[in-house]
Amino acid sequence: MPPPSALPRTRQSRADSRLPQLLDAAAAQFAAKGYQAASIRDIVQSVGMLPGSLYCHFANKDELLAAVYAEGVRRISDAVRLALARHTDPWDRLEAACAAHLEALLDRSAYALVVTSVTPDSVPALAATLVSLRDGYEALFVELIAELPLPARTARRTLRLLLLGALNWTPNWYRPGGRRTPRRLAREFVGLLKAPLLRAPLDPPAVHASSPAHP
Amino acid sequence: MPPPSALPRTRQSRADSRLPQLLDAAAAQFAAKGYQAASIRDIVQSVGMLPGSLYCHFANKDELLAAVYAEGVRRISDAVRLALARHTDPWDRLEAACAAHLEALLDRSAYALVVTSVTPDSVPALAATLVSLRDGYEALFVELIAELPLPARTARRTLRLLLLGALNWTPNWYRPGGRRTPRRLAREFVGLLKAPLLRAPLDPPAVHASSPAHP
DNA sequence: GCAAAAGAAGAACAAGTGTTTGTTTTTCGC
DNA sequence: GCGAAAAACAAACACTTGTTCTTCTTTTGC
Repeated sequence: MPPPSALPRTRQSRADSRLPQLLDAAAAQFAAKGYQAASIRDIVQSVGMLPGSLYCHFANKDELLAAVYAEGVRRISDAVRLALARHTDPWDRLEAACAAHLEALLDRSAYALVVTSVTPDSVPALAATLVSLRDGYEALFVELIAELPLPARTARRTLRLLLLGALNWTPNWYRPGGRRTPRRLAREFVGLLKAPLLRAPLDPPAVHASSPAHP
Repeated sequence: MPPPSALPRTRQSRADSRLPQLLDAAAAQFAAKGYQAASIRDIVQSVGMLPGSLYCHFANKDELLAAVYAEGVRRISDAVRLALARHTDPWDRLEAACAAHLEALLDRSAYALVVTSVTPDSVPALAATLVSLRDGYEALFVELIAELPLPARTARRTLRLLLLGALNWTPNWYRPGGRRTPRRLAREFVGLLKAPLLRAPLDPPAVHASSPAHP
């Protein structure tokens, strides 16, 4: 690849740098085995490097995780923001954000999975950094929920924790390839929150609660 | 401690067996550091044993985790079932179950935390066993949600996944000692699900949605 | 082209890992 | 008490871990 004309300061030069591949491999291993169980040898081997070479790019394993985690947060944020731009209705925006969040998580993007599966306090030296990164992202949902036209005195903070918890837990049970796509799942989750589950007393009288369990 | 009269077959004899303490220590370490990072030496040391002695009780580290995990599921199940016995209304029962679940999880019972923090597929050899244990417990919630008088065609399975996900995620953000007790949190979570968040068109007309974000 | 710097190789280190094996101590049923 | 079985000790094993150090190779700015 011939150098493009005159670039006085080619930031991020050294074109063939294997750093991106290295990050990819680390993300994959961290997501698959967890931070502690993913060994540096496993990571570098899948890029054809030797263990020691990793330390040209990162001071230690923790810094590698920090880089992957930050990139993960960046990717989810970008995906969500992109999806958000297409909607104006507050509920639609929330649903779009959830869908983007779930797609990043469930289509097995290793980076995104690292963010939800590596719990910060399992790496004490990085805990503060990771939590701060995650909080930065979740601030997006604070805004989204603030915009919702909710009944007065609704616990918006609790609503956010409920929803984000449900979303972040999905990798524990979701199996791809079924009819339940991330997008559909987001619609169902948000739907369950907007819709009144409790039958209003005025609604169809229906069978009384003391009937057999499956009316 | 003198042996009680005549016991032809003292099951679980050898009174001072340190096996319970060993399980406690393992639960504590697994919950604190995760399965992979918790070393056998750390575990046995906190009971004053030597590494090799662990293998009198368990064939290997995996079996130790299996035992802790099973005990964890048993404890949560018992707590929830106990709480359930005091209520008859379906929504009250669901809320009581959530409260018991959260109390087991957030009052830092190491056993319970192991169940939610050790993800089964991080221990391939045990994955099937652990998932089956967890499913057995979650069947309880299947029943609870089946009993709810919900609008027709409500996605009960999704509702369960939403709620359990939110509950199991709480250890990631909850910090004890605040005004938000597990019990109160359970009430808020369930409350958000029963109550209609979306303003019914017949309700107080209120400001239109296109008004400034914070009406 | 050249000096300097960055990237990677190669080999090793010290510490920690789960586990095994043989022996000794403790406990229990009789 | 006695013999058997369980529990624990003590010491090692083979291996993996994150990391370092030195040397070579490649790239870059001038």
